[in-house]
Amino acid sequence: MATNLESRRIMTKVARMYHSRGMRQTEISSLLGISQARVSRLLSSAEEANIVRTVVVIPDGLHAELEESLEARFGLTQAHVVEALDDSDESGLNRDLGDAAATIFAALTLDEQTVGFTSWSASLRSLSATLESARQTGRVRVVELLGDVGPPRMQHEATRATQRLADQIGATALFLRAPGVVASPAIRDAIVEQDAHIREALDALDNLDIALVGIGTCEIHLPLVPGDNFFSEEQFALAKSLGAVGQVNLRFLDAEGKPVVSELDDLVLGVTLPQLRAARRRIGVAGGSSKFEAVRAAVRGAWVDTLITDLRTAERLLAE
Amino acid sequence: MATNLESRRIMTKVARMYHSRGMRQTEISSLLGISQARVSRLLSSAEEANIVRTVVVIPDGLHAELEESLEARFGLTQAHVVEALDDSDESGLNRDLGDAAATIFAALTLDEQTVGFTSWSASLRSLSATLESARQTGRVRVVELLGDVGPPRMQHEATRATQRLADQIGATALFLRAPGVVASPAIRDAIVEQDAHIREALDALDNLDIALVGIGTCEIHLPLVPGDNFFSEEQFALAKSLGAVGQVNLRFLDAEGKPVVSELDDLVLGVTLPQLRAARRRIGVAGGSSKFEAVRAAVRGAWVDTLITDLRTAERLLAE
DNA sequence: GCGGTCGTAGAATATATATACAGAAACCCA
DNA sequence: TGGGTTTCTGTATATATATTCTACGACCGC
Repeated sequence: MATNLESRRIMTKVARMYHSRGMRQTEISSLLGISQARVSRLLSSAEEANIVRTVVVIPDGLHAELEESLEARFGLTQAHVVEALDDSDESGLNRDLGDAAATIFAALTLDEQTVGFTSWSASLRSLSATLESARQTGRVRVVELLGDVGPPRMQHEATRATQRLADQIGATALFLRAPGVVASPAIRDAIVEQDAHIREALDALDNLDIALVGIGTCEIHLPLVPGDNFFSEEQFALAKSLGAVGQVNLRFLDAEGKPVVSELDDLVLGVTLPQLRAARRRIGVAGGSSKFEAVRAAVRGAWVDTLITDLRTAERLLAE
Repeated sequence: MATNLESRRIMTKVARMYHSRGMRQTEISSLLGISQARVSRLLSSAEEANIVRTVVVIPDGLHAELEESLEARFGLTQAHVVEALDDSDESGLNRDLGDAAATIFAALTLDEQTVGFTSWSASLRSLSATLESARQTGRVRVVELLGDVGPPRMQHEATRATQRLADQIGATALFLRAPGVVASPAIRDAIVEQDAHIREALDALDNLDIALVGIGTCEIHLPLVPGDNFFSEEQFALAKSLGAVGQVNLRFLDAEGKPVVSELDDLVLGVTLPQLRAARRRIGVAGGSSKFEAVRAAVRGAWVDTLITDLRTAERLLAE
């Protein structure tokens, strides 16, 4: 369907008759002198064109007790427990978490702030896809918290997600279009020296107001490939041998949530743990059984003050 | 459907599966082990419970040329032209206008302000019914711009509309629960003297930031009855004999939009024209052929700086 | 100007959803 | 405890909606 003015007009008209007035398609078709099939198609187009928006508002407090317990136990500002629609489906879970995170993020007042965004995180990309903000904000900057990881396809998705988030909240995007993991500190320095945009982004990390952080395991899972702008098997093994059970934006944490310091830190182009800690709000969005230990480390170390996770992970976190 | 926690949980779950994931009802029913009929019913309940919200966003600029012409011709800050779904239906038009006004109103930043609200206006009541604000605002007050008009039923509706608007934007409501039109200035003074709430509301009218004003004809139309907290036939005739073609919150205007001053002014409990003029934003929501002259008077006199009206009225306003 | 291709329309129909109905469970009050 | 009442459920089916299919007109390239 072309999206010119006239077709938008008729789509809107039909959509209002159908959704706002509650008329049946046959009524509309006879009133407008078109076929019912056309009305049906116009309605699909209107959804396509985002003229009709259907949102499912997840009522607060469906899991209020769990959330309060999490907040109390780990000193969180806010905990949100999301019910996964399908426990076996990892990507579905990420969407569910991202949707919930979008609602929570949209409720934050943004004004002259710097928002850190982990664009490689699946659930956070889902956040940016879901977010629908009608309101313009003040001078806000969105800065990527970590360079690229994985294949070129993921770089594109990351860029799009960041841009989209920035667009939605009327912010400026600061990209970190560089490898997230490099082979040596020297390469890292060379990259930083060469590119002013990257320096700008890295500078912005010193003054984060809100951070949307990614939480991950110490494993390599598809579509990530060892060494593809990413740590190798050996490097992960090294981190684990030092006690790491998870990582926050590729900064390793042990079971207690304490930083696992190593030479690996110098290979990462992204936010450091002290920079992260300085952010006023640190929002972690992660769930699923594989990430359990990592999530636990992140909350134990207070690397996030807002956690959005799934029911099962929430229960496991409290089960001890 | 009871709205306890468990039923809300299942409603939300099904609604997410259906609307966010795009699953069919039969899929969901087999997955959850319930009948398709139940899924259908749960989805209805979810809409009922406002867990599923469907909004039709009217794209900007469908009538951009008209709107720009209106703005230029009458010196308006903003003009919005709404396409009526059914030209013959007055109440439908009011809903259409109210919906549009809700969108526009929601886009305004509210912060420590006083919002004047004309609670007897059908289109503005429709605004308050439509408005869905997720965001909490600062210390905002909503004050009624006019006392009651018409029968007790309308008073209830007016109160509800005002309360609802206040709730939606997290504001305090100042009610003007007194007759909008009294028989004599003495009665008016007596009422004001007696009731502190009314004095508080009237005081607030001196400092309006945003006014949602009602525009009306010089006729009596149902459900209004002459003299029922309202002007009589004779009083309207008097106003008309002095040149009035319409009124803004029961303050009469002539064809040029100039105030028609008379003894009638002292019988009205509500915002005065000077008070109205002092408001930073004055939003008028009115349309339909019967109100044409009144709308024209209001824009000519610049009693509104934002006009939301229907296509036909817009064309007529520009036709001269 | 003549096929070819594309996009769009409506009629017919397949599919999906809502509802009427009837049975079962829960509830209430005597 | 037992009938009356209400509420909930699933089955069967009516109704509403989406899609298939075919036809028609617009827009090419030759």
